[in-house]
Amino acid sequence: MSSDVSTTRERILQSTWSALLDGSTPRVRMSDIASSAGISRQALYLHFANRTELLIETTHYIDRVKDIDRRLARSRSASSGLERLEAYIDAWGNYIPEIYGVANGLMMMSVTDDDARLAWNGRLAAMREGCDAIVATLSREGRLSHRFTPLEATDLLCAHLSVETWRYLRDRCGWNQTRYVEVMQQTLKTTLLE
Amino acid sequence: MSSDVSTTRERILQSTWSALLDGSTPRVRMSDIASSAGISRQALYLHFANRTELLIETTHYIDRVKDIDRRLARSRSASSGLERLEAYIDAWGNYIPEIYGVANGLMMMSVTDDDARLAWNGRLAAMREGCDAIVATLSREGRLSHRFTPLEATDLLCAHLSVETWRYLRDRCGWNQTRYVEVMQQTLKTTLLE
DNA sequence: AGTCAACTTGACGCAGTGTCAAGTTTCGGT
DNA sequence: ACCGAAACTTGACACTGCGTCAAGTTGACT
Repeated sequence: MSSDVSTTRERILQSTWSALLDGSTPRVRMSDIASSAGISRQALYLHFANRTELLIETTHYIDRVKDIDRRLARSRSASSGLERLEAYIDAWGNYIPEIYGVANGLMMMSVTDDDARLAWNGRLAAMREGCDAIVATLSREGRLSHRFTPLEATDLLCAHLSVETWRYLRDRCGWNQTRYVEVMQQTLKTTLLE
Repeated sequence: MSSDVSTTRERILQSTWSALLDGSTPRVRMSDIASSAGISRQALYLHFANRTELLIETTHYIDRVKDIDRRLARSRSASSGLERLEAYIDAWGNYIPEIYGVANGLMMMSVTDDDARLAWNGRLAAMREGCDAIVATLSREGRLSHRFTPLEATDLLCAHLSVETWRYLRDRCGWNQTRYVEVMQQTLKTTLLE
């Protein structure tokens, strides 16, 4: 579109991201985002059809800025299942803090808004794909615990790495990010491996 | 207060519980509850100050009807830490489906409503107390994994048994209740025990 | 008959989303 | 330098759902 690095659209997306990330406001309103982007509330609707679309576009913005693909590449390129698992937990676990605000926003809108639900389901499906590939590799290597089917193992891996679990341990239990990743590494290895 | 088994208050609480439990309505409104209890919306406010109070009272109603204390008693009376853990996972894990609707309602209101937040934190604190007692017993017996501090072990136990994790595995992954409890039993034992 | 509590009906204020209409500013093209 | 379109502003409004208020109605108990 434009080569200008600071188009209004970019500023809106950046403001949305920031507003959702700092937990100072319990519920981020359209007017909050607007004023923090330095425009009127109505101008938001010149760029995004509604709140849901704004949140969805913000997730794409974050993906672009934070280059999630490159981050997950190390997991995909690792040779052994164990290495893939470790790299994935590291990459995804450290990505959650970046997307938490928007993820939370989408999750809450999912209750009433179909578009939000679809978008959030899509994100989860993409994340699950990564988990599935890891479990498949482990299973092929015969390293997967006999306690679960591969499907269940994928479910468990996803549940452990869910945004909800991250929030629980970080927000409610006060864990720091480094320890969260460490413990997930340990726990998932003892849980999933034979 | 009253010996009448079907006071309006009881009917309201029952309706609230049912309405929140069956996931047919994405967001349960005060008017939904009222009509399902066979009264006017305004009459709700003759019995409960607001939505938050109604939800809180509903949790107490469920506790009373489902006799959660008796359910958890087996865990408290078990002699070994392992037995306590198993009994607790069984009792709590099978209690979550009962309270899920109200729990979810309180969690969502917690974003904006302080009373809801306090109430939900209270419920979690009570649940955590049980987890803490189990971890303490395991620790005393020297059976707790050296990988975490007792505090971290309690956090992990709580996170595994959280309503969010239950919802993830049941709703999103389609697990059935029996398998959920089984897997939690296995997973938590391999995770927490030495 | 009188009173009191429980309940109803219908109205209103409030917040937040989304829409509409009428203006103003900015900026590129000629 | 001017025109016109795009971007943006201001101010209004509809809609939903919560919570409040006021004026009735009903029905049981005395």
